[in-house]
Amino acid sequence: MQIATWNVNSIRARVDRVTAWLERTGTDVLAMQETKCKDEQFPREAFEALGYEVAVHGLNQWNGVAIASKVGIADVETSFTGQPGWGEAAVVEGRALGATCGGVRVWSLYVPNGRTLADPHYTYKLAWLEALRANAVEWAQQDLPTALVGDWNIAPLDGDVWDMEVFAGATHVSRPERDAFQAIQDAGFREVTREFTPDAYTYWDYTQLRFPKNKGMRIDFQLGSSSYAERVTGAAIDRNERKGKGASDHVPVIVDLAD
DNA sequence: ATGCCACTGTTTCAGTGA
Repeated sequence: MQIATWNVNSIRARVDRVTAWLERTGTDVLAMQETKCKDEQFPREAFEALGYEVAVHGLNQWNGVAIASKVGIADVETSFTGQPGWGEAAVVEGRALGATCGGVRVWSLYVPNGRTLADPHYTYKLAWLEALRANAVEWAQQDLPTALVGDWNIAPLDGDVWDMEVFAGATHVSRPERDAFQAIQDAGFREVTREFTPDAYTYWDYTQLRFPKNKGMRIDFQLGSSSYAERVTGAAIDRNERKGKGASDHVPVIVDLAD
C-alpha cells in the first residue's frame, strides 16, 4: 500500500494535476493540505471518477485538509482532542482530518505557519503542536497503525533549509518548534521518510528562482506509530511535481507500506 | 536539466503563505 501527503495549495487550481498524478502513480491514500475551499467547493467528482472516496474539511479559503482513498475511508474526525483555535473567537481551523483507510489511521495535518517569532500565530503554532503531542501519546498506545502526515511547517535539521543564515530569527527553524517536532517522536512516532530520501527538499518558494536554484525546505513529513513505521519499505519525494506551469510549491511525499 | 510568486474573495487590492 502506498500512502502520500501533499500540500496542494488550492485543490480547485490543482485538481487536474493532482488527479493525473494519482492516476499515474496508483497511490492508495493521499492526504492533502491547503485545499483552500469549503467542503461543498471540493471537486470530489474528479477523485471519485478514479475510484477514490474522499473526506474533506475546509471552512473557508484558508487552510483546508482532505484525504482521498481507494482502500476505504471510515471513522472521519475533523479535529483532534483539544485542538486550539485561532483568533479572538478561537475558531478551530481546517487543519486536521483523521480517517481510517485500509486499516491505517491517517491524519492529514496542516500545522500553523507561525508567521514570525513575535506573532500570536507562533504561540498558536506551539500550542497546536503540544495538543497534537498529547493526542499522539494516546494514539501510540493503540494497536491501529497510525500516520501523522502533512505540512509540518518545521525544518527539523539545519540541512532542511538551503541557508540557515537566511532563517536566523525566523520561524520553522526555532528551538521550540524543533523541540515540538521531536516531542511527537518521543511520544511514540518516528519520521519514516528521511532515511530513504536524505538531502531532499519538499518545498520551494515561488519567488526568486528558488526551485531552479534548489533553494528549498524540507517541511513535509510522515510520522508513524511503531506498527506503521515497521511496515515501511520505502519512501520517495516526487520532485518532478514542482516543475512546470501550475505546480504547487510543495511536492508529494510518498511511503510504501508492506501489506 | 528549470525558468524569475500564486492562490483566495471582499477583487482591481489585501490577506496569506514560509
